[in-house]
Amino acid sequence: MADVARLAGVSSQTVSRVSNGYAGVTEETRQQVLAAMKELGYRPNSAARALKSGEFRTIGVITFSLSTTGNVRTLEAIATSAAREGYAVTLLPVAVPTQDEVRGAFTRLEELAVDAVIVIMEVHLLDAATVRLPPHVQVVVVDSDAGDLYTVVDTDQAGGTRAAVRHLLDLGHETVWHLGGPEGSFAAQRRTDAWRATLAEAGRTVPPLVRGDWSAESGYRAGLDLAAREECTAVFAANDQMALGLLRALHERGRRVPEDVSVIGFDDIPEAGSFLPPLTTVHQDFAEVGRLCVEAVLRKMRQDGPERGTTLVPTRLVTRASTAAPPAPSAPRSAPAR
Amino acid sequence: MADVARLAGVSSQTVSRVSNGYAGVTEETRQQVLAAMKELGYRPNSAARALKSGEFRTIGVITFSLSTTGNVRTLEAIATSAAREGYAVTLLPVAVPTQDEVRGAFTRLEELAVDAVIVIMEVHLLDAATVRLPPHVQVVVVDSDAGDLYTVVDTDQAGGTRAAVRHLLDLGHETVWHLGGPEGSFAAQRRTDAWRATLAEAGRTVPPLVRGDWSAESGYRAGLDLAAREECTAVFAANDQMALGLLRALHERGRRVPEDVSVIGFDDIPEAGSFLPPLTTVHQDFAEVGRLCVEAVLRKMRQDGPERGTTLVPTRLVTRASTAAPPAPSAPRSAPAR
DNA sequence: CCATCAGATGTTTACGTAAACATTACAGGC
DNA sequence: GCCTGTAATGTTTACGTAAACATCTGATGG
Repeated sequence: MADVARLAGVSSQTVSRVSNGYAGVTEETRQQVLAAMKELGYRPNSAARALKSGEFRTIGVITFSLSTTGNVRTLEAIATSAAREGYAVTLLPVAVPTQDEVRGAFTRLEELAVDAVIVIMEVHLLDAATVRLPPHVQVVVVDSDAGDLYTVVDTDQAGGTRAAVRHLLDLGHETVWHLGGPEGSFAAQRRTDAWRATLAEAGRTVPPLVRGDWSAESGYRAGLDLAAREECTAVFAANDQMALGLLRALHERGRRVPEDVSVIGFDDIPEAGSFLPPLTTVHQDFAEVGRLCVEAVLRKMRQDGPERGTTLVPTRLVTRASTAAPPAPSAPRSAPAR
Repeated sequence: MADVARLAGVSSQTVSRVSNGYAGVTEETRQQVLAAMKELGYRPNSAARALKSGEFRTIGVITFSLSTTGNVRTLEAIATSAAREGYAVTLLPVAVPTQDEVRGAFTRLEELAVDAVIVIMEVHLLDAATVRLPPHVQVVVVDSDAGDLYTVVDTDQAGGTRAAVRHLLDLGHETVWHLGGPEGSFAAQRRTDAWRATLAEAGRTVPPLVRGDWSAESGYRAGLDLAAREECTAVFAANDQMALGLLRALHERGRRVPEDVSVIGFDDIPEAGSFLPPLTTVHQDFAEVGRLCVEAVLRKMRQDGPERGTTLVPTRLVTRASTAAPPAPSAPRSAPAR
């Protein structure tokens, strides 16, 4: 900066003013400074800026693995929204989802140059007590029910589940089986709870819960079980990958979808429309989730907007070929199929 | 820091020494300083550190969308490897893959606090001439043939393609059709080239190229065409998503896989083993790619290691149920099926 | 008993920037 | 023509850290 000032024949402060687009600088001077900057290849030093201003203009994102569609798409939207606001995004991966690891990420974070943090993770791993965040670092959490502790943004998973289960009931199915996610997952828990509640509401029997671990492979294994049950005519899978495995298992066991069994997924991954058959599923708007996260975290930084609370992004049922009325024998009971 | 020093009754320099694990500090003093740090909740200011040291300990990653498995998995590996080396990763998403956008990302980058950059992108979008990177910022590129300009790390796509095509020929297929990726894509180009070369080498006719855009939907559309061609008994799809769409199209048109048509994919996405039928595909070790990227970029920063050149990560053919010998009518011609 | 030396700790300084304050120049009013 | 006020520009300073250098302490050997 001093060099630029010297070359342009001005003070370094004037260079600073030009660099920051400050008003009171003559056009002539401005041009001279810009020319000098260009000639010397001047670039503002962000470390010095951060030191002076106390702001890094960076948002940290802590996430456990980028293996799920949702996390990735959310991350992408966060990065895009943040960029639009002039913020950079720093990634803090947590290799294995143990509390130790998470704590490690937060420890690294403590030394990190971020103004705010967005956590894309089941909050129960986040053991608030042991985490000491730098003061003034704001946190927004995705995928959690910790709305009373943090600001939370999430998709309306209960609503999506309800729509999925109702769709199957409305088609005339006696009840709906559920291929749930892994035990520890909060998202899985919520979908399972909503499934139970919707069935209970409609006065249907609740079949035993079958669990997978989100992977297609686990869906396949669970599917082999489900295929063996004659009475199972409709399955709500907690995500599309497991639904894929389920479709394979049903096919291998000779049960046709949707003629014999209806299958519905969750997430609407890009491939869902190309499954055999194309999968009816619940679409989640992760782009919107990411956008809202950034919005929320920036608002918190500016000290306006609520400290905590949950924002839900609506989900949408996407109807494809994998769902239909149940086979004739077990015809509609109370709710007409129409 | 000054506060800590005061509380501990030492100089700020001693605090700095403790903070950085410097040797010549009495255990007693060290404990006092640590106690003071804890009491005051001291955290080193990374901006000041960066200003002093000239290093940000951050690697920037520029990528066009996180929509492909490969990019995401590579990114994840980069983040993990970087964390292990004490580096943070800053994400620079490029919304649409135009040169303007890419240039924009680099412009943002110029002001960004990074010591090095890894570009996960087709390099032809990267128009080296218009990009002025901060001096001393090292670049490593993934997915490109720019080994003469940059340090490049990539999977051995040609080798993987060769293995895939040879596998089909060895099964007895007359020739192999190719469902290629989009025109602009370098990865697609390489796979297509290797497909042609392998067929030519084996003295087979090269069927007309069919193109998709990586999506399952485009694979489906292309598949409807291919399904109509009796003579097509083996298809090599440039990625697993397109292969998925292809499987659906073949199924709908009543052509059985693998009895009538063999299908092979590329990437080995986690779901590939749960397709109908499970997909034979080429596995790519993206974790290794990410690891090597970080290694390469750090080596470049330390000024040892080559300035440019390409490192290839081996690929591996994963044989599943979607490939088999061709149907009887068009029996093996020159290469015996064994 | 003192010179020497090494290890521990303190002091000064600079990294690049921008806020706060100081100065200069010039236009307009009297 | 001088005073006042304002716009443009310059000067000083501090942000938090760590390298370089300075100082102090106590132990060792002659």
